[in-house]
Amino acid sequence: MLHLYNSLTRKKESFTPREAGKVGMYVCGITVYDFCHIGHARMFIVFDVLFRHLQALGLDVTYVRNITDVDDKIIARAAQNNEPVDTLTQRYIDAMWEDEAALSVLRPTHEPRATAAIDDMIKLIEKLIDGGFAYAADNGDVFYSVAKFADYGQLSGRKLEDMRAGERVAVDQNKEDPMDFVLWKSVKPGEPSWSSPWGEGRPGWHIECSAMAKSLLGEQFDIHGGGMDLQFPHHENEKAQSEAAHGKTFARYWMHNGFVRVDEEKMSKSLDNFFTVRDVLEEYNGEEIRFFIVNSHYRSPLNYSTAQLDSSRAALQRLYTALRGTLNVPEKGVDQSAIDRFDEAMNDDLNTPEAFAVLFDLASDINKQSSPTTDEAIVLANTLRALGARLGLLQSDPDVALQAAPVKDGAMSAEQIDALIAERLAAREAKDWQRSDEIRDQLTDEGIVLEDANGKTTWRRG
RNA sequence: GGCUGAAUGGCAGAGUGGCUAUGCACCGGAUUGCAAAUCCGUUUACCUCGGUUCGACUCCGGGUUCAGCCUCCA
Repeated sequence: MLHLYNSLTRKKESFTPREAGKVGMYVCGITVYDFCHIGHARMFIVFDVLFRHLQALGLDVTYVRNITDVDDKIIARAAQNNEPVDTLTQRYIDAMWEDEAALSVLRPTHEPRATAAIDDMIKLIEKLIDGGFAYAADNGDVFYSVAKFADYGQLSGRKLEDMRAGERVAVDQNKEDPMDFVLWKSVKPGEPSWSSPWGEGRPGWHIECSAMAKSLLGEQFDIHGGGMDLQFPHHENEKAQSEAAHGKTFARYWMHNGFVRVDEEKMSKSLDNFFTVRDVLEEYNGEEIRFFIVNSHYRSPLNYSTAQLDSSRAALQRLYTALRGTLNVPEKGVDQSAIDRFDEAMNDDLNTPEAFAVLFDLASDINKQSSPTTDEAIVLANTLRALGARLGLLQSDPDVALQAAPVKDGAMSAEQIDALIAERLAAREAKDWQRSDEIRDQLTDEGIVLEDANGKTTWRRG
C-alpha cells in the first residue's frame, strides 16, 4: 500500500486513486528562459521516480508537466537578446529535453505549453467572473477575489488576516483587496498578447496551470506536484481558481519536493548561486547526478557539493562493479524478497535512501558469490538491474559505465590505455615489477585505475 | 513579525520506544609481486533542558540553531 505525504494535510496518507487503476498527475514545470539548473533537475527526477513507481505498481498514469512559455522574464530576455519570444523558448525547451535525456528522465505523457492553451484560460476566467470569484478592473486587468473563496490559505496554512498584516508588496490600486492576484494582464507595448473579452493581454501565471490541468486531467485528479516554493502563492492560487470554478476538490494529494542548496542556501536564479545541468555534466555524468539526487529523500534539503557528487560516483562504482561479469539471463528470475523490501521502502512516501540500502545489500551478496556466473549471482544481478531501473539507474553495461567519464581534452583514449595495459602485462610476465608499476602510476595520473584479477587486467576511470 | 519544516557517527543519509540502516572515508586482517577490486572484522551517533516510561535518539513540552515561504522562483 502506497503512502504519500500530502502537503495539504501535512501528513502521510494512504494513496488511493480516484479511479481504480488510473492516476492523473500534474507537475508544475519550468519557465523556459534559461538553462535548467540542478534545482530544476531535482524536480524532474523526483517526479520521474514517482511516475516510475506508480507505473511499477501497475497503475495507468497520465503525467502532465507544463511548460510556461509566456512570462515577464521570457519577454525581458527575448528583448535583451533581440530575438522573437518563440525562438527563445523553443531553444530552451530543446535544451531542457537534452538535459532530461542525460538524466534518464522519462518524458511525461503530456507537456502542454501555456501559449497553446490561452482559450482554455480565457474560458476559465470567464467562469470565475460569472461565479463572482473574479472581477475585471478598469485598466483591463482581471483579478481573483480571494475573499470570495472560503478555503483560501488552506494549502499553505495561512490566514488571510496574517497575510494582509505581513503585506510587503506595493499595493496595486486596481485591486479590491491587496491579496487578490491577477488572472489576466492587459497588454503593454511590445509584449506578446492575445484577444480576450477584457481586451488584448496575456494570462497570469497561476491560471495557466489551472486551465492546462483541467483540459488534460479533468476538474479533479490525483496528484499535484512541484517545488516547495510553489506551495504559496502559486499552488494556493491554482487551487482557489480551480475549486471556485468547478465546485469540487482540485488535486487530492499535493506533493512538494525540497530544495537544492548551495552552502546551506537555496539554489536559485535570483541568488545567482546555481549550477546548470549542462555545467555539471562537464564533470559528472547524468547517472551520477541522478544518483546524487535520488540518494536523499525528496522532501529533505539537499546540499550541492562536488564532495557529494564524488561520493555518488564512488557508490555507483560499487554497484556497477558488482554487476561486472554477471550474466544477463532474465529467465532465471529475481529475488522477490529484495523486491518486496524495495517496494516497502518506496511505498513509504518514496523512501529512496532506504530503497538504496536494498541495492547495496544485493551488490554485497553478488560479491560474496564464488563467481559472477552462478545461478544465484544471476538472480541477484537480475534483481539489482531491475531495481536500478525502478530508479532510472544501472541500465548501462557495467564495463561501459565504469570506463565512461565526461571526456576532457587531452584525456587518454581507450586504445592508448589498452596498449599500455598490454605492455604492462608483458612486463609482469617477465616479472619486471618496476616497469609494471611505472605504467600503472602513469595511468593513475590519468585517472585510470587498474585491477588485476584472474590473470586479466581491467581498467576503470576513478 | 507570521507560517512551515529540520537538527543522527569524519562526511552524506535512513530508521526505530529496548535489537547492525546504507554509501563514502578511516583502522586491522584475508587476498595480491605490490596495488586495485572484493571479502571478514573493528571504531565513530542520535542539538539542549525538562517530562512521560521499567526503559527514549525515537513520545510530550520549553529552549537554541538552521533552512524555506510570506516578492518572480523547481
